[in-house]
Amino acid sequence: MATIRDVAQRAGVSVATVSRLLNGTGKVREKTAERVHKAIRDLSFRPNALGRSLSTSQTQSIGVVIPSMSNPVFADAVAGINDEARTRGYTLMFTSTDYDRDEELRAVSNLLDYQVDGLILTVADPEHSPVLDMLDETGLPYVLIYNQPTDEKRPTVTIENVAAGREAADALAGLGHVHTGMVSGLFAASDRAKARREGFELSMARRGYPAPMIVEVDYVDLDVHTRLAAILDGPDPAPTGLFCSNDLLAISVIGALRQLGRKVPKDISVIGFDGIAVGTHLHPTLATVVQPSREMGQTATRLLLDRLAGKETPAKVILPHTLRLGESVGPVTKQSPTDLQEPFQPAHRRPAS
Amino acid sequence: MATIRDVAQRAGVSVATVSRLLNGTGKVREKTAERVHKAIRDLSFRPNALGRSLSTSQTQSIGVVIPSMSNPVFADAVAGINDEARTRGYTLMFTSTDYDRDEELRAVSNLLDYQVDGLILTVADPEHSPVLDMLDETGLPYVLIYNQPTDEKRPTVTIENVAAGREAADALAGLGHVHTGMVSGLFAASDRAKARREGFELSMARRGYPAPMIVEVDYVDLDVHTRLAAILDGPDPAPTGLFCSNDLLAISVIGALRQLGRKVPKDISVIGFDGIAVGTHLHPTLATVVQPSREMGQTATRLLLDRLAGKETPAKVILPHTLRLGESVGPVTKQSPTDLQEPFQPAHRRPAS
DNA sequence: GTGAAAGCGCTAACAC
DNA sequence: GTGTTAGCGCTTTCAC
Repeated sequence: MATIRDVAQRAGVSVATVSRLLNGTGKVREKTAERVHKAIRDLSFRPNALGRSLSTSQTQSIGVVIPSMSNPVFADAVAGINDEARTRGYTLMFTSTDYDRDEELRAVSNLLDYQVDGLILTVADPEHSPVLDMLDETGLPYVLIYNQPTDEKRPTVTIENVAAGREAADALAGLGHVHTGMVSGLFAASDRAKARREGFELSMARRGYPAPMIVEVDYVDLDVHTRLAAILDGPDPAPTGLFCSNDLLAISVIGALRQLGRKVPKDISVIGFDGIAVGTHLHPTLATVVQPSREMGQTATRLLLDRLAGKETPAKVILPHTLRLGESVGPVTKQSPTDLQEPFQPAHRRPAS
Repeated sequence: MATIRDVAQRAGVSVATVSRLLNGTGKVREKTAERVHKAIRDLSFRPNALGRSLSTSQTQSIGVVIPSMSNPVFADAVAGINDEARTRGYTLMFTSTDYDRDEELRAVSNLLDYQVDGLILTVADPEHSPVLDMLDETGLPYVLIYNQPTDEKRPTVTIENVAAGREAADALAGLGHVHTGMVSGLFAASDRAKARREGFELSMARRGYPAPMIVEVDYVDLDVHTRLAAILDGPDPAPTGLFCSNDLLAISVIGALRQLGRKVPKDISVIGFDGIAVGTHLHPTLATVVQPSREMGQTATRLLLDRLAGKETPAKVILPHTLRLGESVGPVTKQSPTDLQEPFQPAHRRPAS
């Protein structure tokens, strides 16, 4: 690989001149510029970003840390980040953490070593996050997405999760659902799931309805089927409406319900969260709360890069979410569906409460 | 930020000793090591990867360039790449190109500037690719995924696309479909779509069946509805079986068919390609050819890193694909569905042939 | 306009 | 075992 020194030599100038030309800093005589350009072409020289970064102490790169690539909601956000970063000349360093807190720390540490200029990330728990503490300590600029920390200092692009949860409940209640449930991934791994639950429960409580049953499933486990069978077949009145903390989960839930002989939405309504594209292609189409994921990524990137450029930026941006009523929700047909046929659910498989 | 010099000073040793300790190269007296460790902790020192990379001329990072983040098939591959890279201590630099050839070049050039140790990528056309030419010229190690170049020299992890296309055709033909069609994204942007088409047409030709109708839709356009209406309502016998170059497209197609009053699979069968997870949750479930995307990413990464480590590696790895028959394909019920009701399709909207 | 030279943070001979 | 020192490829004063 040719270096700037080689170019300088071949053009009969000093490295300083080449550098100036390359970066458009300082004036270079037309004649000289031509010679240098020729040398660059002849040697097919490409400036080494490492050398530049070491010298300028900025890398023109930003780190991206998200829980999972396989959830379209994050993939879409990354697409937005990529868009915005690219047009502004920034490169992405990327890691996904699989919802693992230790992995978060490892990933961010690693990106710090690589001297990224800033970070965009979604963490498990922004309230107790070693990662964010570390970042705050370092002073490295970052922007959270999806997370909704109470701390107003932490830069965030998000939606109103509590309100969204409430709206999901309102939608269900509006259709006559009184006994409801929420199916969620591990709350410990998602502050937004917690917030959505809070809103959901709030709305139900305000109506004097029974508290929603909570079904917390492990992302790896995902044995949604067993867990659902248990509550449908349980001693308590079975829910007629189910709120799922995300669309992927909602899709699993609908599949499991089908296997359990329940028809959606006739026997039971299901509403998801995220608004991933495939939802509209399902049959029944998925009712959900739509987050503007791509825009979230774009906005976060814009915020981060503006800040890197020294501009004043808001610490928190709340993007609008929208309720998308799909065919997976409908009016209550029977209030107590416990008398439905139970295809198979031996009593001993019910988990101990 | 503390540097290695600061640490050395505080521990009363030379930078060489600190470096040796950090990298486990060379011996360091127990006593000394302790002092250094303490200094590192006290200063919360983190080695600057830029300095190291500049010195060792390797970055422990690999570049990833794929067409789109929003297609789960690529997202899954990236997940696999991330897995494997992470466990082997490599960091990912990432770009998506939106199927744009110029963008490919820009992206790769950029990653080269950042001195990535190698690249994993999917290009539009591996036969005529300025990017690959550039890479071959540079000598920078890379591995293609999804692409299936004829050139045996270009390292690739892929599946047998022609065979897979043939199998899709066989499946359709086996169900009695004679008049078929293929719906694809731009062939110019996908060598694999071309290969799949080749296999599909081959199988049909071998049977003496009419050549499949080809519907090429632009990824941005995606006006699948109009295009489908045209062929269903056209002068030629309408196809009873449709092969789509990827699952996302198949999902759109099924949606469009539904709007056009066609029932899948009763009136028309649809088979996709990729095997993205949601396919199994659709209703009808999506028939498709499954590619092992995650494994593809993993394998490519393993190959690349093995090569970086100086190991001998195969230039081409063909991973097995599998046919997943879903409910979106079925036997032919009527051979000429042209007499079906046409909900709305004014003649003037038919594109000129 | 242009050049000389001092760094940026680290590794790796090479001495001792 | 440990220290000295010359780079790695670039930018950026400071002279001229």
